[in-house]
Amino acid sequence: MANIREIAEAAGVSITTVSRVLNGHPYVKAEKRKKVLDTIERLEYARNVHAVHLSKGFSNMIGVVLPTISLPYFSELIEGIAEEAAKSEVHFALYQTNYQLEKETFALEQLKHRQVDGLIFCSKAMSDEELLNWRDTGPFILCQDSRERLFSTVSIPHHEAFRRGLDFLIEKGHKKIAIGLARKHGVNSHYRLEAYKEALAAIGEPYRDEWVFERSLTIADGQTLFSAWSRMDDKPTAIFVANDQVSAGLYLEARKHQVQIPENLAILSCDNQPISELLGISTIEIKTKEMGRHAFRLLQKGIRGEEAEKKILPYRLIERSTV
Amino acid sequence: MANIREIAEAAGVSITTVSRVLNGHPYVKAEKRKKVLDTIERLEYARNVHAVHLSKGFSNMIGVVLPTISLPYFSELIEGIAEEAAKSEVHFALYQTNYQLEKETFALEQLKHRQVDGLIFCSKAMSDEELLNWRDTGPFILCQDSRERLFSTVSIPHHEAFRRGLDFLIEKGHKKIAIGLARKHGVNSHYRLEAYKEALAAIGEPYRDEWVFERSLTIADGQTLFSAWSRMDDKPTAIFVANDQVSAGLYLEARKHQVQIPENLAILSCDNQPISELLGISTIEIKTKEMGRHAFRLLQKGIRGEEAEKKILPYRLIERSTV
DNA sequence: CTGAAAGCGCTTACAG
DNA sequence: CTGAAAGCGCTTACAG
Repeated sequence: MANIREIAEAAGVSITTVSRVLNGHPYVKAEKRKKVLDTIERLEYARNVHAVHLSKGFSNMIGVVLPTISLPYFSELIEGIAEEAAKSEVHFALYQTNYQLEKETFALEQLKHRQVDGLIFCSKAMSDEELLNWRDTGPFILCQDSRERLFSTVSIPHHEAFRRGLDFLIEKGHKKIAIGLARKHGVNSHYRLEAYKEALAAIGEPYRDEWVFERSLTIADGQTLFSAWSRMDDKPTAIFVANDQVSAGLYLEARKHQVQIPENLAILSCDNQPISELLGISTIEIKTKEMGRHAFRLLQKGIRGEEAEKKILPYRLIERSTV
Repeated sequence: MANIREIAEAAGVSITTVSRVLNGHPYVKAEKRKKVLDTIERLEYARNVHAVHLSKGFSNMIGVVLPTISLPYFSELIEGIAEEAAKSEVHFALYQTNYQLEKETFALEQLKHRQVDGLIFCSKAMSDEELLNWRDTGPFILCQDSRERLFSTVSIPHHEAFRRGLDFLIEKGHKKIAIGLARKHGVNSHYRLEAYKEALAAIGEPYRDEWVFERSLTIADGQTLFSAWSRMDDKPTAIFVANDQVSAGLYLEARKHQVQIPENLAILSCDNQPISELLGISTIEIKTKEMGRHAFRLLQKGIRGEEAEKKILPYRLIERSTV
């Protein structure tokens, strides 16, 4: 593989001049520019990016940290990031964590080693406090609703949105409401639980631990949730779950067992993925792809050294036929 | 940020020695090693990967080329690749192409620039002939069943597997069989169409263009497919589609319109994603994650300069209730 | 408009 | 076991 020196020699100019045409700088005589370009073409020269990165001090590559790629919510988020990244010609590496702390630490370490210019946390297990220790390592942003003002974040107002869903169920006459959370200790789950307790208090219902389901993420989790529900003596009349995969599993399993929806059981979820539309499941829409786009832009700002910023995205309740 | 020279000075050794402990080389006196390690810790030193890459000539990063991330088939494939990559401590960048040729070319260009050490094509629009021109650019492998022997590939035997599905429908008494292909000109689609024509010939049925549906990839495509089917005067009694998203859309839409499955319409698909199990859709299982793992290993071999290899994975017909 | 030279931060023969 | 020095392939003040 030819390098810049060989191109310079072959074209009869200096290395500096080659570098200038490579970077589209002005102040190169048209004739020389052409000669360099021709030589590059003829020798099939391709710039070695590692040398460029070392010289420039950055790599135009960011890291995306997420628990798993195979949940529609996350793949949609990535699509948004990818679209925006492509426009700016930046690459991204994926760090799949399964919510393991050491995997998240690994990603931060990569940031420290300058493997990436910045990090987008789609969701994380690490506490805000701990993440704060990494602040000087390099720029990163969260796709979560964090109250820590030093973090740049993009998200919907989780507390408010979840409360909206609960109030909707209450308006429809439900008092016995169960919820399904993605994780026990997640930040979003924390806000959702808060909203849940408030809503119960507002209608004078007691809080019951057994009506809070955890680890509800996948279709299979939705099926499990149905089994749990059907085994209960005192059954909730409505279940509000974290995403459309869970509600799809729950809904289809319920129908399989001749449970009438919404008469015997009302179902509400979040995200508005295609499957919820197909099954007619009521849900709270989140513009996930849009969120990905904003995440990328926010990170770019961080990389440029701008101050932390909180971007709040809208959400919308979509009534279909399961409530 | 400290660099290796500062560490050397602070520890009172040479740069070479620091590099040796960084790379775990033997022949460093324990005492010096400790001193270096302590200094690294104290100064929070992190090696600049760009310098390492430039020096070593590779980056331990591969590129994954795929049309979209948000189809379960592809996200599962990525999970397999990611698992294996993590073990070898290699990173990967995602190149999302939407089957646009220029995006695929872009990925190959990155390979040329040494941005990545190798490329995995999960699916591609580029013809084998054209891709062949890029052979000297660097190592890459395909997750497709290519007859070009110079390419390393990992896949199921598409022709055979699709034929197996068709024969299964025929055994069940179907003669009027339609198929849904992911793309018109894909390699897999090509093999599937071949198998389709053979199967029809075997039972003396004519080939009809209007019974070959294209661009069948998503749940929404499955819904569209149902509309097309229900508008037909002469209806096929069975449809064999490219993946479980399509069959799910088709199946649910059919049920919504009171079409009895499989009495009025039999449905068969490929992949065996969770949704097919949930809905009881008969399908041909592909171990997609396994395929991702093999893909990574095959690429590693290519990077080490080993010869092209074709890895054939097993498939399995899973009978459920839609045929 | 152009080029010689220093610098980015590592690795690795080579000599001891 | 250890270190001085060359080299990886670029970019970018600086001087002209």
